[in-house]
Amino acid sequence: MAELVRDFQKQWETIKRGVAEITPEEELAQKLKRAIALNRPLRVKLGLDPTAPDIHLGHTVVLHKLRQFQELGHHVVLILGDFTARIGDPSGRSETRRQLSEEEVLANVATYKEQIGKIIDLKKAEVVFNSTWLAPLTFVEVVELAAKYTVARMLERDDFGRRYREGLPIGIHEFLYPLIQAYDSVVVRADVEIGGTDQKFNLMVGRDIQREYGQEPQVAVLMPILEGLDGVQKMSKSLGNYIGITEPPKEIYGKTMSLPDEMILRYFELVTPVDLDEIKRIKDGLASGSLHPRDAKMRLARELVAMFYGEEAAQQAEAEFVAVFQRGELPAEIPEISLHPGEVNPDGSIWLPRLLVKAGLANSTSEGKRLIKQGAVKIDGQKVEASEENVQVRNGMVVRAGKRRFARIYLQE
RNA sequence: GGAGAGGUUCCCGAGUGGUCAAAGGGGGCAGACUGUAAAUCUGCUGGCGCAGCCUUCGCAGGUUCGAAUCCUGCCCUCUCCA
Repeated sequence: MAELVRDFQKQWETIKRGVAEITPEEELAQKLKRAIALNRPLRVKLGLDPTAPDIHLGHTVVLHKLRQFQELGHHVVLILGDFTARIGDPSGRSETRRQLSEEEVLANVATYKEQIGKIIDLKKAEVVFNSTWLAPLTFVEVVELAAKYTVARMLERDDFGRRYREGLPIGIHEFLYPLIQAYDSVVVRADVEIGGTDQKFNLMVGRDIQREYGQEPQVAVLMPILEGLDGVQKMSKSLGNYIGITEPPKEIYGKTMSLPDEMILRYFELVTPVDLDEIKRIKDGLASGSLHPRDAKMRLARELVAMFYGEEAAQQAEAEFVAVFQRGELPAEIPEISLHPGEVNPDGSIWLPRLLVKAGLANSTSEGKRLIKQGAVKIDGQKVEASEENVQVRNGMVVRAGKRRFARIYLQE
């Protein structure tokens, strides 16, 4: 366990980094001062429901906040919501969420842990499964918990209230979700709970329920929801605007480079370990024009890759990016496609749209034709004109469709 | 249980007998300009060796020379009433 940082200002500044809201802020200040005075770290809770097999950068916002608490010397409690994942938190959803099977959840947990370990120090964290205390609860105990809250207060939550007014279904189990999450806070005696802004209601219920159980209420540290690659909508898998943290380095690097400039500082602040002073320098550089936004973004891309794959991989990803997209060279690794002799014409040529499909560069020959017509296809760097629809296959020739899709073609003997 | 409205291509949404692979918008893809940024402009956006043909408008039948459009049954969603 790292030594508790005794400088209140330092603590405060770090904790406030990037947050959307701290509720109530005065209580956190008090808790911090007390923690420093008594040299007693705060218990900081973060609950994650393993509802998907992998996580993306958006999910790491709260993990970074947890890491910062950890580095300040606090005690972090990571709750893997294996139990709650099965209920499904309805937060921010307009529809009831599907319930997951036990097997699905367990499989997700395994990958979560590995991925989370790249951001926080799991060895110094208390990692617990909430099924440990939730599964054994008796029905009587659940009813007692439920009795501590009212329907009217549940309906204060935006999505519940809206659905209620609009006559949309609300499952009873969905009402249970905030209570269960609150009960987790009681069990781990949380001083602070970290969550996204969409979790605000749940974290506030945690305060009420902790009070009911005679505990000092936790403070809610709410983090913004990270925008995706479009810079507008929240990062999510279903919108396809995400950077998955298990994606290959060059993907992470490239996707980062496609971010709108306005996102650069926000990403630095929310999802990198770069310290505040450094971010300030970048900000000033951008403002004064002494730092090109592109270079700031390249730095960001390096940081992100380094976080998941190390410094060396980051350098490589950058070198490759510069070579391919700034100098127009070929990528270091190009998917290789072997064609059977039967797949080409007797004279060794092939209809180009078909080749594009076989090379995985187009989903259909129709799409292939479109790409050719639009001048998106190059063979060995030579742009293909629409008329050249049959091409001679040469071993090792490189076919390119658009800016970033490549394939190297081989002909089997 | 009763009355009504509706299910259209990735999404929203127009279309109410042929001129419909189906307006418009969004998204996506591609090209130009760049910095794989934004903004802007242009084109494309079911499949098929493609001036043609095939499949698609909830599902299954039917009417018709011809159906996304009309009829019948079924499934699903929504609104109102009980």
